[in-house]
Parts: sequence; structure tokens; C-alpha cells
Amino acid sequence: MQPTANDPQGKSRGGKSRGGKSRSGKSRAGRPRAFNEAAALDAATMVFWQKGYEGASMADLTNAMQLNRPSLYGAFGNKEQLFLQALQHYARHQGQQAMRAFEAEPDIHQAVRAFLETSLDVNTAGQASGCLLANCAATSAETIPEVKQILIMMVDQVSQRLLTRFEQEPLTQSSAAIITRRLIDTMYAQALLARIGYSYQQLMNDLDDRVADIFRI
Amino acid sequence: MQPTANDPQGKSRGGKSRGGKSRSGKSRAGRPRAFNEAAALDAATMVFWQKGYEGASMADLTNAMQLNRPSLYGAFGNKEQLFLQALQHYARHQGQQAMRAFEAEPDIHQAVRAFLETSLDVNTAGQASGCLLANCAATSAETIPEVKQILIMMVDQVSQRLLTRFEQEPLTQSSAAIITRRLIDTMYAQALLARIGYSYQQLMNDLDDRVADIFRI
DNA sequence: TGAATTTTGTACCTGACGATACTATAATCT
DNA sequence: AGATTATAGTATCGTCAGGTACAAAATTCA
Repeated sequence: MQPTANDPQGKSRGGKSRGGKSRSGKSRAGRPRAFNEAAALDAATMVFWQKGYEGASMADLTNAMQLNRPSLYGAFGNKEQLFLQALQHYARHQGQQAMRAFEAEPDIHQAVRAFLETSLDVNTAGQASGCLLANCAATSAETIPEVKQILIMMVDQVSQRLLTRFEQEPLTQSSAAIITRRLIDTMYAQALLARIGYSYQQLMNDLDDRVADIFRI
Repeated sequence: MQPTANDPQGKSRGGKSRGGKSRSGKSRAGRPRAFNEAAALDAATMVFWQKGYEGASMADLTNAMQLNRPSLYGAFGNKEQLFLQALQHYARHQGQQAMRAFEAEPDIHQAVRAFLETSLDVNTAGQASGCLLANCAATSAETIPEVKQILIMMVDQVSQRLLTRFEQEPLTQSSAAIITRRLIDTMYAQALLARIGYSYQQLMNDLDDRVADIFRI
């Protein structure tokens, strides 16, 4: 907050634009950044989440990120690269919350509930509704090839982690696969419904039924 | 095709821009349209389906629709109104195909399969993949309020029609609701997966399992 | 301390955006 | 036929898009 720039930015250059030497912990020469890179990326993520890739203008972005245009280009490349970084940022944060809640819960039934509840929280909390990946990035998948790769990677990874857990439970192999798919489908559906205006309460009301349904074999 | 404009356009003004009198079958005064309105809307729908609302430029649209800009504005209002009309056009055509296949099939098991198979066809045929409503319009739902209304209407309507059919089958009330929800969730998931690059074959391979899963209670 | 390095902030560029004015053209109406 | 109506087609409007050049500022290196 204070103008004295004594906040320890640590690495200061995590591997952005030009290949940094990252010799040691010491910060490099030159004027220090006036913005926090992670916070800026977080803000950019929110903008893309609300407006999508094409719908978000550079003015929207610099505004939300609290930096000026050359700083943005210096730190993130260009709009497309920023978008891709925002997707990965989202995947590492909002996107992982449900999975963490799932894996933290020992009881499998409760784990599924926690997964969907956390997912619903992400889908309805904040200013953007739905899921940046499922609802926004998917639209741009036709235009930006890298988006397809990222999304496929994410989707497969989530499937795999869920399946691994279900396979440890006392279930047949095929049941584990079915439950995994049902859970993922339910997550997508929740994201879409949240995006088109279903409220937290409306979706929350269905949650118990949905959880029960997933296990109904 | 021929320059002689003797193609019977019939109504010629279905109720667009200004309130037409639609007195009788006779076409009104003035130079006749050089483009087919339904075909133009169809082309616009494809463009939006590929690029989304913000991603589609007026140049893209006029190009695909084979008309010039003033004609577009005269016939469809502006870009946003054109988009809304494209959504409804899509809902009446591509969006109804799966439902029609479903309702045409007497055996409920086969009906579900036909529903998903037709849906998959729509999601992977043509130049745009996925679903215009689920994948593209959802992104713009935050920006254009009318989109939310339209999507909610569509979603609820599909649910209702499916549920009505399942309730006629020998199923418990709750089973009908569960199966309806599973079918819809599966449809969304297929659309998303198609959009992010899963091929027709990949999705087709899962289809039998998915159908069986829907009925597994 | 001064040279080197990096970011900031302003101002700006080029091109594309959505939207329209205007005229020519082709039909119907009287 | 002439008047009227509506579209086609061109050329263009004003604005904002994404992206940068450039000089001032703030740090490290020698």
C-alpha cells in the first residue's frame, strides 16, 4: 500500500517474457515493478471470466490490473498470452479448490459433496459466474488453438485424479468410471446453470439430490 | 440463382424491423431483397457459433451472409439483435434436432440414444463444434441480459419436454427426474468436449456406455 | 558517483470496429 | 407513365481496438 517499495517480491521474475537468469535471490537492476504480478494476473483472470477473451478490452484489463499498457505487455506478452496465463492461473487456484476439498474429505460420499459444493461456491461467488474454463475459454477454443490444448489437459487431469480416488474405494472398476463421469458432468452442468443465471440457492437446493444421484447405481 | 427475381419469397417480411402490415400474400412495393433472410440468418448463426458474439465482426457476418452492411442492419437491426435472432434460429433448428429424434423413437432406451447421437452429430458436424447455446451464448450471458433469459427458457423447456416423456414410461417419479437430469448433463458434457476438440469418434465410442449409465439406477 | 538496466507513464499509431448517409436501382401503387 | 416505396451498393463516419515509441524515473552494477 505504501509507496516505499520494500515489499519483498522474492523472485520478481518468475520466468516471464525474456528468459531471466534468475541467478540468486537478489533482485535485478532497473526500476522495480509497481504492481504485484500475481495480483495483476488475478485481476485479469476476473475480467476474462466476466467478459470472455474477445469481450475483454485492453482498457478493461489495464484498468482492473492497475497497471499501464506497456507494463502489461512487458510482463505478459500480449492479450492472447495473458489470456493463456489467466487460464492456467485460474486452473491452479479456483480450478483446484473443488479438487482439494474432494481429496481432503475421507468419506467418499462427503468428498463428492464437498467437490460439488466448492465448485458451486466458485461458480457463484465473486462478480463472474460460472467457470472461466468451461464457459468462457471454450468459446475461444475455436479461435485460439492453445486454448484447446490447455482445456483438454485440464479436463483429462481432473478426470484422472477423480478416477484414481474412486478406484481406491470399494467399488467395481466400471462403477468408479461411471461415478467419475457423472461427477464431472454434474460439475459442468452446475457451471453452465450458474453462468446463465441460476442462483447459488437454486443450485444449492439440488445439491443433495445430485450427490445421491451420482452414487445411485 | 438467376437475376430474374421470380423466386416466391412468400411473406418476404416475417415480422422484422418495422411492423409490416402483411396484408396478403402479395409482396410489398420497393426493390425486392437480393438475399434469402432465412439463409442469411443461418449463415450468421454459423459465424456466431464459430467465433462467439464478440469474436464475430460485422465483416465476418456480412461476408458469410452474402449481403452488404445496410441490408443487414435493415433486416436484423444491429449486431446484438442479430445475435439474439441467431440464438432463436439455432434453437428452432439445430437445437430441436435431438429432441425430435428423441420424441420420434418409441423405445425409451433407443430414444435416449437417438437424442445423444443426434446431439453429437450437431456438435461435430459442420465447421463449428460444440453448441452455440451452451458454449458460445453462455459466455455472453454476463454481457447481454437477454441472452440469459433466452438460455434459461431453452434449458427449462428442454428439461420439461424430456421429463414429460420419461414420466409416461414405467418409472418412478423420482427416477424420471433423475434420468432427465442425467441426460441433460450428458448433453452439456458432450457439447463441451466437442468444443474443446474431442472428435466425433472419441465421443461416439463413449455413447453406449453413457446411455447405459443414464438408466443405471 | 556515473553508466547500465528496467519499468513507468504519456502520447500516439494503424487498423478494424459497429454503424450510417447517400445514391442508384428495382419493384409496386395510382 | 410518374410517384412512391424499399432495397442494393459504395463510401465513409467517429470511435475504440490492440499494440508501441519515447522520455522520465528508479533501481543495481562498476
